[in-house]
Amino acid sequence: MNLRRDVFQAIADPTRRAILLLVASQALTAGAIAANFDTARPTVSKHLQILTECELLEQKQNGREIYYHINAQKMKDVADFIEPFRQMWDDRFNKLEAIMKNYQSKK
Amino acid sequence: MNLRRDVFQAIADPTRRAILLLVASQALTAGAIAANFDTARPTVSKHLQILTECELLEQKQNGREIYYHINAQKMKDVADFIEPFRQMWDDRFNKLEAIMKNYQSKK
DNA sequence: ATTAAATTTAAGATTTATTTTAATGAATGC
DNA sequence: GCATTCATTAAAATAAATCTTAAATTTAAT
Repeated sequence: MNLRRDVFQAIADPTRRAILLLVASQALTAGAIAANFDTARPTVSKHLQILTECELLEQKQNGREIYYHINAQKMKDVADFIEPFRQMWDDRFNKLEAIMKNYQSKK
Repeated sequence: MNLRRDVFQAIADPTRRAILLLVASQALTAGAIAANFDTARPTVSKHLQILTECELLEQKQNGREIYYHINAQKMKDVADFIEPFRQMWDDRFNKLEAIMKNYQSKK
């Protein structure tokens, strides 16, 4: 069995995306995270493992609890991929870019 | 069999990401796209179908050829998802946001 | 009309992912 | 120590995704 385990594979699953949004604002224990879903705990545990393996989450053990907190930095892999496309749709972004360029040339 | 077929599922596959980047700059026929990969043509055809179903690509028939062109707009689904995370890592983006706010209040 | 070219559709095999129940491990509290 | 709590790992079933060969479809060219 040849597993993928990259960021794109990780965010392909809707439950995992929900976990990421949940943990974005504050680190949570596995139990607290699992409480938000209907699936069995080992299922959530597996999702957490996948998210940790691709470095979107980081574990921090505290006694018998394990807190999961986000590593937003890693999301840059996705941002980098969509970047070339962004310029094809996001006017606001392009405007910001133009202003930024102007700003930098003046300072 | 309950297939997913959303943008996140679509970009989870490395071949499909390569196809998107390839077609980003110019529309290409199925054959021209397939020429870039080692896999059999029906395989590429299937990937194109998946990308079309989730609206990342659009088909335009021209005689017996089918041109595939990008619908960058749809990539916004992904952009929207990573947005909350972006603010946790992208200093440049935050700076641009600040400047933009300032710019708007002056005009 | 035939043949050739560009692509897709079908069918089926293989590989990967996901989920569940049951079992295991490790820290806490009485 | 012993039971309880928080969480993971193992094993196995189910579901989904991917890839290939062969057949079909549609348009173009001779």
